[in-house]
Amino acid sequence: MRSAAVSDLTARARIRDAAIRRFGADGFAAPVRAIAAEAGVSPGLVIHHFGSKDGLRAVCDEHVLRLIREAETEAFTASAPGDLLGHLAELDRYAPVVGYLVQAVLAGGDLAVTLLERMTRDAERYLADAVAAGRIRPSRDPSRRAAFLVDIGMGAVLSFVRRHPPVDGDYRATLRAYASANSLPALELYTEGLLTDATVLDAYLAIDDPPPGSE
Amino acid sequence: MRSAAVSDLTARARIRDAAIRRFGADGFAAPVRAIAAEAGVSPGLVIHHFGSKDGLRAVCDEHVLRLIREAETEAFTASAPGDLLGHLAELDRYAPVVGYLVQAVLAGGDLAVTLLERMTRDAERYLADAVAAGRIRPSRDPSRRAAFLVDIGMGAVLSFVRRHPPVDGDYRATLRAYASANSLPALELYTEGLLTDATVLDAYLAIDDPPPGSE
DNA sequence: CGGTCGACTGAACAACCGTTCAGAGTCTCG
DNA sequence: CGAGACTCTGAACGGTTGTTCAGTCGACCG
Repeated sequence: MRSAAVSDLTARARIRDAAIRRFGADGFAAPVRAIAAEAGVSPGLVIHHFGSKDGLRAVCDEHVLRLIREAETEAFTASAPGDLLGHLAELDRYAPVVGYLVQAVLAGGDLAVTLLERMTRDAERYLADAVAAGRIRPSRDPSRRAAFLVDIGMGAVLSFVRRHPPVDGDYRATLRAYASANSLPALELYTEGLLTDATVLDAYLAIDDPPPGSE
Repeated sequence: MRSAAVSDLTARARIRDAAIRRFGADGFAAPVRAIAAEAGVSPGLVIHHFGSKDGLRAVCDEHVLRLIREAETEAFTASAPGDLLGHLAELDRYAPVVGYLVQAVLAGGDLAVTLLERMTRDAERYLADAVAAGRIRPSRDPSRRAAFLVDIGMGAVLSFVRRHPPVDGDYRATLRAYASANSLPALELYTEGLLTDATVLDAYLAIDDPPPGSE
């Protein structure tokens, strides 16, 4: 009985996956009708299952977050700080997830904050371990450094996506190009720095000396 | 005769400025009616002057680009690469422009590409001068390094804005907080790097040796 | 078999959007 | 003064959106 013309999943799961795909490709302004069409169902059924478009969005957020957690535990290889996206992109299975996350940060909102905070927390732990192991230099403010590295890592992806938009919402080629173009400059910056001397840093430390531990 | 209840500018200019303000605060999905209300005119007049919402958007793009050019020539103090936004934020006059640019990169499109390319070109020239002056280390691929530095500089602002959203579209406080939080980590990274040795970079150079000059 | 419940459809509704348009007001110039 | 060319209004139109709802279908159960 090959009745499953579209997929073997539940209609609910099919709608959820279609929504993640369309949200990731077109942003969260993607119409409910387009999601319904991609899932092969009627617009009414989407509301029937998820209550509203926001409800669908919430379920997608949770599902994506769960997928990330799985991916992290599945392959917890020590990756570079802020390289969560690049890591995910390696597995083609997670391509829609990457698109969804990029759109989430572009759009703002709770998922964006949650995601950035989670990445910062992970980066802080990773950096502390690497500092203890002697692979990474200590920082005068490890917490702020972790947040900064996550911001530039995630932000670089956003800017790169703007320069080289993915075709049809497929982020795999875009992220491969990202890695190809930015690996060398990133490694140069991370190992050699940018400036030839420490005059600017020393000047900053001199004027901003007093308040290092405040919130 | 203090009849100018809203402003002394032309209605056309008032609409343009209101659009830049609302686009910068709410994104380009801001309704024409909201822009018209803020400018103190009717929705029909907006179309009458600019043909369409896209026409208004195009005029705003040009105007913002012209403002940037003015700001550059007005104070062409050698700023850090990719620090165009921070530089603009210093002058409160340019606060709406900063919001508009952030929204432009978030939304994508022609202005985003134009802006990123312009910043990259400026950064490349600035870096070349600084390298010649011995202030900045040379790179194995100066062009890619310039693009990368712009991407992380602009991207860090985007991520930071997502973590600390501006209230009512006023980016001044947000960007001040950005400078306050990220100056130390950025200076650390730029002067000292991140890694303690060059093993990762050397490994990358070893395997990726052949194609350095391809597009 | 009759009945109930959930999945599901698709037409319809209300809200909002960009845009149109007929007309009112105002200014200029012959 | 009067004709024309402006700016400007605000109601209205068509399109798209999220959502509702009456009703169909099929599976399960007593």
